[in-house]
Amino acid sequence: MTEERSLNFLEEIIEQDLQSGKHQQIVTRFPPEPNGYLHIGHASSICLNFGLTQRYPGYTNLRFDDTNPTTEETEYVDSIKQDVRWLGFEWKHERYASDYFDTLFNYACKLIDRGLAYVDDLTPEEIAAQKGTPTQPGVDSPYRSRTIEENRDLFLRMKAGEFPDGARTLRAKIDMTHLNMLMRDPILYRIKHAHHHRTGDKWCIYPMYDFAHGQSDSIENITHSICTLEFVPHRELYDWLIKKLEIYPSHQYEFARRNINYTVTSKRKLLQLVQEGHVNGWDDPRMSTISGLRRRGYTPESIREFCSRIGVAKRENLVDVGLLEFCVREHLNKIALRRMVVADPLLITLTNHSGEVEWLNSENNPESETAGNRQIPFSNQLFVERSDFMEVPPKKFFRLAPGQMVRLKSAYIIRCEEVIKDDRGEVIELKCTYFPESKSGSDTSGLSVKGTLHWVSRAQAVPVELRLYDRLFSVEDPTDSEADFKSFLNPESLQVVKSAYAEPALAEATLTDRFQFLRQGYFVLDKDSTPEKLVFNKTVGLKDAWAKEVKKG
RNA sequence: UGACCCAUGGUGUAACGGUAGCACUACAGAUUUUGGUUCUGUCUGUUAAGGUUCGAAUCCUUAUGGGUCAACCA
Repeated sequence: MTEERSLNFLEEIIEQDLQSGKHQQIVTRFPPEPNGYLHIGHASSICLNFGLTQRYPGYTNLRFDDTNPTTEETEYVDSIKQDVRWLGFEWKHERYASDYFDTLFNYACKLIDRGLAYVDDLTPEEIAAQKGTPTQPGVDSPYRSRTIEENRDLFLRMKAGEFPDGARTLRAKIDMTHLNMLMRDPILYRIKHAHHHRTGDKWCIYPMYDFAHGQSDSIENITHSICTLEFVPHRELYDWLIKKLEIYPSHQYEFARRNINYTVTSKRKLLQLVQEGHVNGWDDPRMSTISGLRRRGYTPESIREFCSRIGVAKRENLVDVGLLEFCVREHLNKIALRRMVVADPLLITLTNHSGEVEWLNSENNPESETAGNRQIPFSNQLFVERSDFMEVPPKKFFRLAPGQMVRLKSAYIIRCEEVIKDDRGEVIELKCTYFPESKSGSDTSGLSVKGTLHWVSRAQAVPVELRLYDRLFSVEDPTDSEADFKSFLNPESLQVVKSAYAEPALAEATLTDRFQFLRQGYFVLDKDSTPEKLVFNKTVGLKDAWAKEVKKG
């Protein structure tokens, strides 16, 4: 049962805390802001936070950081919950920072009473101007020395709605010359007369991230508050507030967010792609969102495996999307039902076949003995893949060519006897003969062929739509240059095959089935399917050694 | 001209002062009724310079490189 995998730096910290008796159990939280859909980067954080409390005693909360009513919506709350569950995790408590607005307000009053916070009348521009720069100290606001009574009165009136948006803020009184910009009297509360998705119109002042996140952690007795590296400078303020408020001392730990090449993982950028119509919604199968990956056919198992393999550390990184693809292939290879679909059909007529339909047996999955078999029809007119024929084949082309033999998967060996072309010289049909004694499973022909092709019987073929995807961006890191990341969108990221031919068994496909279309890739039924027209999304292609060979020349 | 974080093959991640390992990728081969899978093998790495030590990827110093910080966003 014991894993051999070595500990990451957070597991090391936790094991020390447990051994030293600092904690008997650990409490973590996954804290999304409900202003967008979760993406693969969040999956990493989810697996980390929930994985830690599966491994060690304790539990994980789901907490929505909903302190900015102008960007947050219930739609996002619902999608986030669905995605976390789909990934296979269940939270102990569902919480919202907005649950704590009353407590937070009281905390703010406490700081005022202790002379540690003040109401400032400066405009955003003025505050920015007196804040200084990373290399220059800031200067005190003229309102910094208001009396406690005055601050209290003003803050209450802010809450009462007496002032318009942006008129005043509540700021912590720390040090305007601090080397850490975040310690230069950070804003704690701002006025926003906005409707909140949970508290409605009860509040017109809302706490800032720094005055909500750490306090919420503390209220929930979070022992290990795990976030990404860009919050490192916030830790000093996180600790300062907890100390001055004398509340439960949660601790913040930071790890490097995972970046993946040929995509973007930024809610802001993903939102742009959706709003500007570069993709068809948050769950477009090309998106790096959890919902997009789900629709694309990725499994929760494969995403969890990916997160486990890329690990947790503190250095900048750009993970190869090839690893994600490896993980999904690895899983799908074990569970996907094998089916035959011809995307670009070339007609084959067997000149020595009667035309009577014969039902042949084929395994659903050679990797799984329990997957069983299915029947596929065989007759004298078949479709094979156009790319599996070449009139003038190169060396080592183990497929169809004039005079050349191949096996049809789970069926018979055939030989190409004649090539039929239309007026334009386009190949439209192959006349072939088959060897009746070469039937799969009872082959007495003595023939041996190097290539095996997928095929479908023309008469029973079911027309289906195939959606083939390529990477959304044509460069590894679309955010790396000055240029707009959208200028690197791959124009060929979606290719639709309107009418491919599928074997009849596929007519019964359901949304939860996973398929491997032989020699092509893994596919999943799309929600756009209708009884008349099935639509399949390509999850990922099979490795293609021949394509590599061709490329080499 | 500041503070903070970081630095191991192409990529990701281990080695906790004692043989630089694992995975992905790439390449070569075997098997194969999927040019898939599986199996075998090969290539490639400690940013640099000093110091401490019998011994340094690991500890110290400096340099170099990358990242973060000046939203009433989170």
